[in-house]
Formats: sequence, C-alpha cells, structure tokens
Amino acid sequence: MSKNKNVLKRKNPMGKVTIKDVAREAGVSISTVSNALNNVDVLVPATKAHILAVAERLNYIPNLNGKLLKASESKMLGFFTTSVSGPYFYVLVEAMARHCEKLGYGLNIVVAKDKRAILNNILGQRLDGVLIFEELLIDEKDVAMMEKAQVKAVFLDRVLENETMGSVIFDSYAAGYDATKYLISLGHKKIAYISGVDTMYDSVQRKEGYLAALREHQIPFDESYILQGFFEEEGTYNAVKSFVHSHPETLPHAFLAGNDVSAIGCIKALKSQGYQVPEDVSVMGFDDINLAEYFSPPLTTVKNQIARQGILAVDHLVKLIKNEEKGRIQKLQGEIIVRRSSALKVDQTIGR
Amino acid sequence: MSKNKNVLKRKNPMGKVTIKDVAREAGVSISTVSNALNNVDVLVPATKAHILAVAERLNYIPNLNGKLLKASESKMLGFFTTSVSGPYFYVLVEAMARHCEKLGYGLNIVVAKDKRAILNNILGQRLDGVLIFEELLIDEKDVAMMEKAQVKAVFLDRVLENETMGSVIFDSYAAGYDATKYLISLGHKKIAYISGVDTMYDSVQRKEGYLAALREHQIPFDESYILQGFFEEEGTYNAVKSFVHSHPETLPHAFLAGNDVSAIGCIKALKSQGYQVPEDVSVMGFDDINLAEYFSPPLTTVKNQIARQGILAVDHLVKLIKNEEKGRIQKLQGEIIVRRSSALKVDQTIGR
DNA sequence: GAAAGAAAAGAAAACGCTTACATAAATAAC
DNA sequence: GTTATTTATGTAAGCGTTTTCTTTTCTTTC
Repeated sequence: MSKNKNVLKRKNPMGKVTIKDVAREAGVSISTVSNALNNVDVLVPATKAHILAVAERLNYIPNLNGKLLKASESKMLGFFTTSVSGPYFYVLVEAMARHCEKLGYGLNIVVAKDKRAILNNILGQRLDGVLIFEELLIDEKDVAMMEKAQVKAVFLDRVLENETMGSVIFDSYAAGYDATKYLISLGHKKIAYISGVDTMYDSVQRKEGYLAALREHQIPFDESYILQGFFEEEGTYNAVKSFVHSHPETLPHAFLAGNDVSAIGCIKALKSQGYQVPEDVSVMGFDDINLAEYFSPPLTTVKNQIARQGILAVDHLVKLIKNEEKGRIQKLQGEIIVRRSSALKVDQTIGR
Repeated sequence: MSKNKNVLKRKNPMGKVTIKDVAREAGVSISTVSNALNNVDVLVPATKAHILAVAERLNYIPNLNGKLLKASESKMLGFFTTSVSGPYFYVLVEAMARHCEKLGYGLNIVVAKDKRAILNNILGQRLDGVLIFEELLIDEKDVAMMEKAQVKAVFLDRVLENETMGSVIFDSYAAGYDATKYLISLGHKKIAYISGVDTMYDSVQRKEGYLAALREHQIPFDESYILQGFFEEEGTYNAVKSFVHSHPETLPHAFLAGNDVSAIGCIKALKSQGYQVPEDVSVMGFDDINLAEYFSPPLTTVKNQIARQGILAVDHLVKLIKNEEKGRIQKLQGEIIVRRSSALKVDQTIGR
C-alpha cells in the first residue's frame, strides 16, 4: 500500500492531467471529483478535502473546452476590434477589463481584420457575449445572422438595437453641434470644418451637427469651408495649407477639426503660414487625446468619456446576457474642454 | 419534396445549429459534413458543394469547444497582462496582432489581475501558447508548474529561459548605461537619477546601468542624487521640486528620469523654480512616448522598439510551439533619440 | 438485528466535434 | 458476369467535462 505511494503513473506522462487522473489517484470516480471541485456539497468533508489535495498535488487544471462543451455559459466576454491603434484604445480596454472583473466576467480581446475570425469566435460559443468595435466589416447580413443566432452584442461604433443587441456610442452629432455653437458664442461666424473619413459614423455625425448649428444661427453655409483632413495630421496640414493659400481674402475665424490629431495638423499649417492661434484664428478638435493638453497651444476640444462608454457597454451586455433587458441605444454626451487654442473674436481685421 | 423545402425543423429552434443539423438537412452523416467542412478531399465534389451550401444556408458555425476538445492545437495565442495602461501598450498589441495574423494564429488578449484566471486560461488548453506581461504575479512555483505542464510561453517583462519558455525584453541596463554615457559626453558630471518603481525589473536595471556608467567615468556617486519619482509625473514633480529647493548650491547638470512621464514632471518642476531646460539643466527620459516629441522642449530619450519586441516575441513563441527551438532570452537595445531637452554643458556657472 | 430511510459515491449519457475503421457503392479487371 | 479494387460514405469511439440517475453504504428506527 505504502510502497506504491509515489509511483503515480499517468497513461500519458507528457500529457496534461485530466479529471480521470485525479480520480484514479484519489481512488474515487470522476463524478465525485467533479463534485468536489465544483463545490457541490454532497460529499463527506474528508473525501472532498482528499480530492482537493490530490488535485492540487497533480497540478490539475480543468480543460475549459470540456467544461464549456457542457456549460451554458462561459463567464467570458469578448471585445472584437479591427485595430487597437489610436490613443484612447487603452482607456477603453482598461475600463472594460476592470468592470468585467467586477461583474465576475473575464474579458477576451481579439484584434483581427478578418471578419471570418471574428464571427467564428462570436458564434463559436466560447463567449457569453461580445463588445464590438470594428469599422463596417460586419454587414447587414452578418448582423441578421447574429440576431437569428441570438448573439448578445453591444456595438461601440454603430447604432443598432434589437432583441439581443444594442449600442453605446458617443453623440457625435451633439458634439459637432455644441462645438460649433461654442465657437459661435465666441463671436466667430466664418467657421471652417475639417472633415474626417466620410464613411465613418462619427465623422458624418459631427459634420451634421456643425451644419445644424450654423443653420440655427442663420450663418450661411459655404461649401468651400469644408476641408478634407481624413482624421490625420498630415492630411489636414496639407489641406489647410493649400486652403489658406488659395483663400487669403477669406480666412475663417475658426477651424473646427474632425478630431484632435487633425486640429494639431491644422494649427501647424496655420503657424507655417504666419498665423497665430488663437490670436488670428481659433482651432478646436474632438476627443481630448492625451496630447491635447500638452500641445502648444493646448487644444480646446470636445472630450469623450471613453471609460464611461466602456463601463456602460459592459453593463448593457451583461444585462442582455442575463435577459434583464432588450438591446437599446445609449448615447453619451461629450464635454467641451476649453484650453488655449480658442479665443474670443476681438479684431475685425481678422479674415482681412 | 418541394413542399417541405422551407419547413426546416431543428430539434431546438432557439439553439445553435450544430453539425448534426447540417447532416440531417443535407441528408448525409456527420462525418461527411466534417470532411466537407475541413477540406478533406475525399468527397465527390457535388456532395461537398451540396453540404457547404446547406451549412451556409443554416448559418452553421462550428462550436470551437467541441473542435478543440479533440484537436491538438487551437491556432490561438494568448497575451496576458495585468494592465493595458501606458501609452505604448497599443503599439505592442497592434504589432503582435498583425504578426500573429501573418503567421496564421489568432491572438487573444486577456487583461486580468487575478493570477488564477490567468493560469486557468493558460493551462485550460484553449491556447497553443502565451505571451506574458504581468508584474510579478506569477511566482516561482507557478513557473515551475507551467514548465512541468510544458506550457509554451514568452515573457516580456522578466528574464527566464528553459525548455518551453523564453523572454524578449529590453536591455534596460544598457539603456541606462548608454543614456548616462551620452549625458557625460555632453560634458555633464553631476547627473541625478530619478528612480521609478524599485520592484520593477526595468527600473532597477536602468539604475544599475546609470551607476555603471558613472563608475566607468570615475564620477563619484552621490546618494542624494537618487530621487524617487515612481514613474509618475506628479511624484517626480514633487521630488524634483523639493530636491531643488534643498540643494540650491548643488543643482545637477542633468537629470536622468526613469521614464518620459517622469522626465516631463521633472522639467515642469525645474521650470516652476525658474530654471531653463536645456540651458540650465539637461533632462533625459526613457521610452519615447508619443508626447515626447510634442512636449516643450521636445524630450531627449531612449526609445524602445516596442513593435519589434512584439514581433520577436510572437516569432519565438511560435517556434517554441512548433518545437523548432528551446526557450531563450532575447534582449533588445534601445536607441537614443536626441531632441531639445538636452544640451552641451557650456556654462560653468550652472549649478552655482 | 432486520428493515426502511437518508446520505454518499459511482455509472453512464450527453455536449459537438474529429477520425480510424467498417461498410457500401462504383469502377476496373478478368 | 463474377470477383477484385478503388472510392465514397457511414459507424462508432473518444476528447474532458457535467449531471442525472442508479447503486451502494451508512444511519436510524423499531
């Protein structure tokens, strides 16, 4: 009895230890091991303790695939995104991860540009639900399929609501509207808008908001005041430079850039042409990226509550999973952060 | 025949469609479906096409748990980290994700501060291998267990090599050494070091490198020249401010900060006391974060090739998985980026 | 001390898939 | 037109779990 105490022999010495190994070593059946491990209090304490000790000694870790094959939930959420670049990504992920943990879920982040990979993961049943931030990769048909398959999902970059899927997005329309209104309140009338990427929801909405504010204040809209910056520093730099060059007589009072990166390109271009910001022209962006505060001049911008978005999205997703609510659309309002790139319009000679 | 074409009836109308549903609907056995789906070219083309069409129509997606239970590999790598904050995280992830995709692997990022969660995932057989960036959460014992279980892993923040695990880290010692040497080459002799977090490998190594460079140049080491900045802007600001206050007679020629964030805090503190950077004092950091370029003055720093680290780590991991090599340690050298926060020491009155 | 009842442990089916093997069908050989 | 080959499909076992249900063991109770 004691002589074979140490001669533990697993069938496959190099393989992973399974519940069978534990059962054999502990001298009980696998169902008993399972019960011991899962705290089903139906075992005599001594048995349970013994099994647990054996499991510990063998470094037994349950195979999740076997487990999930049976289980109805994995307590795992997914976050699918095509790209993690961009400075606020980590704020979003950090917030989501913390909140998931608080709610007792794990978070699996998958970065892929391949729709197939994403869908397989979503529908491959390894996740209870999924947060999605991809750019128009998933089309109508895919959404329909997901809906049919009862996938629980929350989108972060598109508006969509049905039985099992919802959205948590920024109110970019309001952001564009508010920003424009703020610039108008400073006395600016000629306001140029530097557009981002026309296929992106945010970009389009911001511009619509801008146009609405102009309309509301009866400021005539000038088509030539819409520049294409593509959300990029260089693109904006070039656009603004050539614009300023060709419109020396009609320099705008202010530029509203599609995002902060674009605002930086704008300011650099203006400086290169000998204009001062904000003395000659005001410039405003969106996002409030890290850099905004440190740039010279520090950027006036509309801040998105990124962490809040992450938390609300996770909350919503968990409620969808628990069938506590239907999918719905939540819009988050931005907050105007006034720094030094914008100023009251004081000098009538501006825009000479 | 045609009248029941649309009356597809699955056992469980709300449940997910399985391989059985496809088999029934296609009128073949499940093994035939499996073969068709996995491109085992043993089927008559017509059969295969038919099965594929049925699968498509039913929106069949294989359950990964069932699949992986049998399979020996998942073609999935994991990246485990305790936190994603810090501006270079996304560079790392982006590089890893792209490279994984290129090599035919998926990447699963798990953010968790719970060791148990991490280990369960690693050892739960859902991943072929794992990249690890956590701070001393996983201890000796865990590593031993992982080694015994033949886990394939590459660590990004600790040095370790054995049969199945390796490391890809920055040579922080060399970075500290090189940075100090560079400052000395500018003529600075009194160089203060602003330490980070003393439990972190990088922090300790950088300081060791700094000390080694001083030694090599026979510059006496002054204990009071070591400040505690904790890798944070505010911590550094306070430390530098009080230091400057209490050492008006012995202001260093240069400050070497544990990272860029710390360097920024340092410069702010110096400015607040009326000193100019780099005219009065040179300041240098580590990392080359985004902001470094835009700060005023732009920061001289040691850049880490973060994307390179990610790529090398993935490469190494995949080789470990394929048993093409044993675990080993790779050290990446930093690169000094000279900007305007450092300058030649010209004025003997500095450090008055 | 035997029968009944409660408690503990085990046997076996099921989850969805792959795969080695067996069988059936089609083709080739004589 | 049989029989031998090849080719195509089906059968069934097994992957590691959980879980229902049955069997065994232990307590009571009289």
